Order: sequence, then structure tokens, then C-alpha cells
Amino acid sequence: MYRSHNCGELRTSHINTEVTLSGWVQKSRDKGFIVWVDLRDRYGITQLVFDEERTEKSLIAQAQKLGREFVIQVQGKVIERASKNSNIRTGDIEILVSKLEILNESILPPFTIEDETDGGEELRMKYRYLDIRRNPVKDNLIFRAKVTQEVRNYLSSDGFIEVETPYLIKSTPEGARDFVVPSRMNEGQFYALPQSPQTFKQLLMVGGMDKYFQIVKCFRDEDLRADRQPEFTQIDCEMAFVEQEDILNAFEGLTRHLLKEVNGVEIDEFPRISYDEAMQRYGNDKPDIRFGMEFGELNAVAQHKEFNVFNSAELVVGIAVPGGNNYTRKDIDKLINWVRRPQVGALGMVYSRCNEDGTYKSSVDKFYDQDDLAKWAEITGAKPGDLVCVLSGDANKVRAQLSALRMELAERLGLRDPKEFAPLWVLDFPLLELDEETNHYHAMHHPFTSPKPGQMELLDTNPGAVKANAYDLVLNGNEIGGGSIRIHDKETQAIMFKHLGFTPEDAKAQFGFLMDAFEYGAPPHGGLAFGLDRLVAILGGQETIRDFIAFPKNNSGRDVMIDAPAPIDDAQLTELSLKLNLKS
RNA sequence: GGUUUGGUAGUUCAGUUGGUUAGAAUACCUGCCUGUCACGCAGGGGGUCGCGGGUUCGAGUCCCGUCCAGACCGCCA
Repeated sequence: MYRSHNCGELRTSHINTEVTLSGWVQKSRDKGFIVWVDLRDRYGITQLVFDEERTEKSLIAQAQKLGREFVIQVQGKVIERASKNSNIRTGDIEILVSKLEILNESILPPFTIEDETDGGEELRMKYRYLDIRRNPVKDNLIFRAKVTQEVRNYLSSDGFIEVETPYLIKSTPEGARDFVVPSRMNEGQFYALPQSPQTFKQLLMVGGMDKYFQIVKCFRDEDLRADRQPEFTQIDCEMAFVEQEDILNAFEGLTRHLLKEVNGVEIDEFPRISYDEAMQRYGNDKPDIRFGMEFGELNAVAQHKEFNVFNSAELVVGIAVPGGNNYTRKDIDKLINWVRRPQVGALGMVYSRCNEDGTYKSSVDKFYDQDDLAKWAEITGAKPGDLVCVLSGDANKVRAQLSALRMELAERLGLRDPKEFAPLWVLDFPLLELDEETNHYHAMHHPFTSPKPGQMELLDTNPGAVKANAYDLVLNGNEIGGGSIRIHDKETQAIMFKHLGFTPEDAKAQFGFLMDAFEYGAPPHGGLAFGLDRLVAILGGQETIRDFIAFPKNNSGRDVMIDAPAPIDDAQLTELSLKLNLKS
């Protein structure tokens, strides 16, 4: 028997019990006459004590040789501490050790296994198995397990069936780049790893499963970010015989359940706004509504004066920065430089200070009088003491720029409290999106999304204006879920493919199996998918998803621990009938 | 593909205008220490300044290239 108890559970009620504990040496403190060793496992830390009055000399000598991260097993008696430590749960007791066995030694770890580690990101990833011993990472993984458990509890009790779908599927040109897997048995042919189980879950609906879910890995071969991984986990769901309202209710229920069970937060009905309204009020289809700073469109009051920058702009739009009037000229110049960075891309920024005495001082006083500036303040909701920041230009671009500024300022002002949760639904997304490079429309969500009733005709005349039965669940400025009511008849699906630039032959080759299935009584259906990694990170109140993933990839899609990806040898290439054609 | 920040002791970092023998903290090792728990005290070891080239009497510092890492934009149906 390696242990009778774990390192987190002994209390004063166990005093005088003989126990066996196993774990890692966190740290030892050698005072000469007495040696303390902190023994750690997943459950906590228990202090071991060896002292010259009560412990054999040879045992003390043994204890003095223990190094960090040695794995040891001890037997001993639980005793009350002479001086207690209220900072840890086991702080009232310690173990007077009578037998010590080293199960495995450890070389010195490259960083300290402590909550506040001295290790940088790269080192932690290379030695991730050591990093996982640290409380912050360990607790995140436990937190993630709790969330997935609650997802399963909720959906299962609501009648959803968990079904696994294949990972080796077919590559399709729509959407993200696929990771591909060569097939040895089918020379020159490739599987693709799924970007999502989309078509399979629709086929499960045709198969009559009615309510399906799966917690499933998805794969996308695109460039990464702090919150984006090449393989990631989705909570994938689909329901038959439902309208949009049924789906919103079902998954609002799931989200509310998670917030309550995991975070202890109760939230009433989630607000709903349309995509168009989100773009207008926040310049963003995933607005963070924990704070205000809504957009105020200033075309009517700022144009037709002498200021040509505004006159020639499609959109003039501003936000009020709470308390921004105390920014110095230098602060504002920095802000202007910030919006001019290529990542934001604004050409400049006009500002108007709202003084406490009700007067205004702007960077464009030459063109606008106090009455004009008062209107700016009124429209953006600025109060005395605030600063109005105004950008102008092409409507789509300027909205994105001002949205970036809004988020940045809110961050600096501390308005993005990770302990506060503000979910909302964004509805009525456009069906199609224009790709400016190719001048072709592609599906904004995916090609199986149904258009709003009565809008099919618009597809021919004004494709960009067609709205879809598509919706996103947004939490604290992050898209955590998205879905749609799907097309379930062959004719509509064929029309969609046509508008996406598929020839009938292409459509048949790529998605013939789905079109075929639709001929055998496909029920109306729809669903959605949550990004689990991001959802868990947000519920856990943290920015980065990486520490909620046991073994994440870095910025370049590499696993620096196992050093993947890596070349394969010639024999493998030959077996797969592959020849490399390297660019460099 | 682009913008940007960084790479100096095991680790996290400092290093001024180019100028003596490259520092601090922490970790590690040795000794001391009668209740520690961020223990304390004394001492010690530890450096290819990412790599390659250039400028210079002299480069951690300036220039060019390159590799690696972080953040962001494009991209991510």
C-alpha cells in the first residue's frame, strides 16, 4: 500500500493515527535540530517532521538528503503542530515520520514547482508534465473537468444522446484549411481531419437521433493566436424538429446551468440583438456588454461643416471615454498613435474634451463650435469629465477600428471584470460575406445555413443583404457558441451551392452524400457548437486558453515537449507513395 | 504573408553615450541555526550575452542576415 491518506486530508481529528503518505517533496527546511519536509500531491501539502529528540539519527540524515521533486513514501504518526499554519488546510497537524522510502529521485527541475513560478512560457511548455504539478495549471484542468461534467449532466438529462463521429473524413474546399492524412491503402488519396462534425451531425438528424451532442476535437490548419489552437474542443449539438427559438432556449439553459453550477452566478434571460444592431452599437459582432461606451454616429452633426476629413467619410462615429478628460495631451497623443498602428489602421483620431464646467475643447475647434461639440457629447453619452473619441472613414473599417479602441480603453479602465458575466445572443447574421480579394461571396457561417424565410429571391438581386437563421452566443466579448437552422431540402441546398460558386458536379462530388440523404425524409433541424476551450477559460476568469489545455501547441502550431511536427523517414514516405517538394 | 516586442547565470531580469574583471534576485552546493512554513545567517560554485557576418583600437551594446519565442493584423465557413 502506497498511501492510507492523501496529502490534503489530514486534520486534528486524525491526531495519533498511524498513516502512510506518498507524494513529491515540495521543499524541505533544515534547522539542524529539526527538519521539515513539505510533501505534495494533487490534494494538498502535508508537513513531515524529523527532529533529534524523537527521530532516529539515520532517518534525519536520510531526510536531509531529500531534494526537490523526489517521490517518497513515509509512515508516521499524525501529531499536533507546536506552531500552526493557518494558510494551509493541513496546517494544524504534521507527520512525525518513523519510516522514509525514496520511491524515485528527481534531478533539479528547470523551474520551481510553485504557484508563482520563475519559469517562462516556453520552458513550462517544454516541461509541461512539471508545469501540471503546479496548482494554477492543475486547478484549471480540474475546473475544465467540472465544466465538461456539467455539460454532460445537463444535456444528458435533457435527452441528448452523445454520439461519436469520425476523425478521418473528406477534405472540402469551403472554410478553413484542412489537416490532411495520407491513406496507405488508397494510393494518392487523403483523409482530412474534421473542422467540425457538421455534416455528420446533420446526417444523425436524418438518422432520427433527434437530439445529439458530442464533446469533440476539431482541427483547423490556420494561423494561431493566444486563444486559438490548431486542435480544439467543441461541444457540438444538433436537434431535429426545432425552430431557432427552441435552440436558443435549450442552450441558454445550458449556459445558465454552467454559470450557476460552476461560477455560482445566476443570470436572467440573455439579451438578444441583431447582427446589424451589434455592428451599429459596438462595431463588432461579439460585443462585450459588461460596460457601455456605445457608438454614437455623428454624420448628421459633424458633416457639412468645413472639416473635409469628416465630410468625405462614409461614417463618422465616436465613443465617450469615462473620465477621459483627465488624460494629458501626451496620453491622447499616445492613444492616437495606438489607433494608427497597422493592426488598428486608423488614419487619425479627433477628440473632444468634456470639461467639468460644461464647456468643450476639441482638436477641431476651428471647425466646430460649442453647440456642435455639445451634440457630439449628447449622442455619444459623454458626461462632463469624459473624453469623446471620434474616428471616420469607410463604415466597415471605421467600426472595426473604433471597436478595437473601445475594447482597449475598457481594458485600461478596468471595465472588463473577469468575475462579471454578460452573455447575449447575436441574431440574424448575414448569410453570405463578400471576399474582397476574389470578389466572390462565401458562406458567413457555413454552406448548410438556411436563409431567413422569404429571402431566397434576394440571393439573385442583392446576395449580401440576405439574412440567415444564424446566431452566436457571446460572453464577455467572446464568441463562445454559434449555430444555425440548417437547410433540410435538396433544392434549397442546391441553390445555396450554386450561389457559393459550386457547379452541380462540384456540389455532388463534395456533398453528394448530404444531398442524397436529404431525399430520404430529412427532418427540419438546427444546432450549435460551443468552443469549449474558450468557454472554460472565460468561466475560469482567464485570458488565455492554453492553461486550460493539458498539452497545448505554441504560436507556430508546435508541441515543444514532444517536438512535433517532425519529418518522417523515407520508408514511411515510400509506403505512402509520397514525395516531398520542399520550398526551402 | 505582414506589424511589433524580446532572446544575457539553472530561472526571472538589469546592464547608461560602444570602454576596466558582465551584475541583482532567486534556485543550487557547503557550514551554522531549539518550531520552520517566502525560515534565517555566513560562505561558495555557476556565463558560447541565441547563431553567423560586418563596422570599430575596442561590441552584450551599433549595422546586416538568420533562428527561436510572445502579442497583434491578414487568415480562422
